[in-house]
Amino acid sequence: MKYSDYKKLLKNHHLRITDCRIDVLEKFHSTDHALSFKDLEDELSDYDRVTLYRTLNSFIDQGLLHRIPNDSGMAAYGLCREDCTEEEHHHDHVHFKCNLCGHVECLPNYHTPVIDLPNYDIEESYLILNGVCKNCKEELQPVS
Amino acid sequence: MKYSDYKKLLKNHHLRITDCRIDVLEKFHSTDHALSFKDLEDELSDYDRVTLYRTLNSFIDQGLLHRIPNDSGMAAYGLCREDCTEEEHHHDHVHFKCNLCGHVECLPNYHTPVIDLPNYDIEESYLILNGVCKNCKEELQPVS
DNA sequence: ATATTTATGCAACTTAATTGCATTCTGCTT
DNA sequence: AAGCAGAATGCAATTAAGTTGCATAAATAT
Repeated sequence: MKYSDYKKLLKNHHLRITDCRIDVLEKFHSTDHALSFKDLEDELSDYDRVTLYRTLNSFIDQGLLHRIPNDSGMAAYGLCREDCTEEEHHHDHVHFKCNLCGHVECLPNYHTPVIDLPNYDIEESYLILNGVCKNCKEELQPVS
Repeated sequence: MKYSDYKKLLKNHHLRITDCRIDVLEKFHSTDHALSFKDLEDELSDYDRVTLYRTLNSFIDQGLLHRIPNDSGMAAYGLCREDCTEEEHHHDHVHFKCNLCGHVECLPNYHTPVIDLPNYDIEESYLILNGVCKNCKEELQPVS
């Protein structure tokens, strides 16, 4: 994706165009896994930590990102698909966290199961898988 | 459950019998939902925060409790069933968090789905449902 | 009964995240 | 293009969750 596309994306989500937002968007679009706050802080150290936090939060508020909770307590952030509605954000796809490299991936082809709990209202559901990802498995047992 | 039962429980899990551990066990056994650290701190303020943290951690290490991650980042802790193995702790039941009262419940009758991801090893899975619990629903729309 | 091991309490520290405020920048109007 | 209002940024300080080190106290083993 190019600069003008990021600008459009921000405009579509009612966000002002700033250097930080462009750079953060760029990071998310040029990786195949979710990013933690620390990932961003390390790679975009020109910006103040507070600015990065606020950028992430405004992106979440405007539906550009979704927060992925995990067992370690340090959240990851993943891109929302363009066509994904408010409900889908949370009732939607499965996440995988690798216990070796720590990367969190969205699995858009796998959906959280629909569970019917009598007398309860279910608004969101999160399914998080932990284990060893493809890349780390290959490193452990290289294919000749 | 009575005092001597808690003592047995601790002994079975290779934990020394102390006042704090008995009191924490008692709290967990006299409620139907999972407890957060804050719940314990509020109700057992005689003990130092650090002691409570260490108590929770030793209980987890010995398989008395399991940690339940959630979207807010503040973990809850739930009792493990007596017969539950190491693997089951994580590949096991579903959790529900009420968005109104904040209580986290274990749903031992609902299990996380088994998902097969080609080229990945899945070691644990967490399924967390969020919504409105039975009690809160009744308060909103009282049954006459 | 005493020695050994473990748990507790306190203080200090680490890390993640938020808040207030002055300054700077963006997008809009003219 | 200049000016304005509202929003974003950077900095300092603060909150909150959780951990570590160490001296003292308590629990188990001998």
